[in-house]
Amino acid sequence: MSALGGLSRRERQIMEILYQRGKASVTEVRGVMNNAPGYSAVRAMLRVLEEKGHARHQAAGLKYVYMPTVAREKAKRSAVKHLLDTFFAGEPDQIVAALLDVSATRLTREELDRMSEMIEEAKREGN
Amino acid sequence: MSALGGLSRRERQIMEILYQRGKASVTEVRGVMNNAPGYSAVRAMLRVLEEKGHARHQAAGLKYVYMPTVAREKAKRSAVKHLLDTFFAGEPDQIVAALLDVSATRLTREELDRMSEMIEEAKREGN
DNA sequence: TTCGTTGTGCTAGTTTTTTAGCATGATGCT
DNA sequence: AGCATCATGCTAAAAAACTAGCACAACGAA
Repeated sequence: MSALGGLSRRERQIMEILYQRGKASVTEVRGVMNNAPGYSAVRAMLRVLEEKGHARHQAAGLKYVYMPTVAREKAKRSAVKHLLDTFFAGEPDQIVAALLDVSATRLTREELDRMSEMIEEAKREGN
Repeated sequence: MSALGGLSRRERQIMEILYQRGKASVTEVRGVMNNAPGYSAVRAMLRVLEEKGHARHQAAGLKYVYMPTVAREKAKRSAVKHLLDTFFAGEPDQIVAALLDVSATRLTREELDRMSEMIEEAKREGN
């Protein structure tokens, strides 16, 4: 199961914010939430996430700054794997199709080139 | 927010199973769950998902078969978009890297070729 | 110093989720 | 027919998630 799979709705929402931003204070987390609950609520959930081992905090001056315990790199892979299993079983190439479709306007020529490059590289390796 | 973003832990777990299999009976859903609760629990959640409009059922003989209301294609896109925003903001090509990395052993030459082709196509279009 | 702000520690309450259990109807077997 | 089995409808309750509020400490400005 994805690392975030065992979490509640709010907990997952918060973890995603932490991954998005790398690290964030309670106020920042709260600020990003569209349907933000009270300050105390966010704090409580951060505390729970810490108990569960998904997040940790460090004092930054007076306030606390929270961040994921699992490195982004690792979380990325889990997430991709999970996505693959859930929606793209048997057609891994379809994920590329969806990706191109979704972010068509955002993709620069350089990014596309890098993608090509990576795939060519995979071809050479896999041979 | 991702379509599955507003759901509870169990609800999301079940929706993912429905997307994985296209459709499934209560027993099937329950069978796939690693940490499965009682039969009644699964039924109740399926009912809630139906109330929320995420799933629907149709009678198959005596039993019910459940399926997502939102088409897989659409859900795919949402999921990819969400993944992109959460872990890969600013580096869409990195999702390809993660994809290749995660499913290295599973990828056939044909799949890689299709990926290349799609990207080349995008280059021509975007030009 | 005194006051207003910001942030944490704790504690308790409400609301949702998650679960089990019983009664009922259909099916298939003996 | 009589019985065991499987699946549903309903109801109610245990557990988890979610939320608010108060008290206290640190800080900066008047």
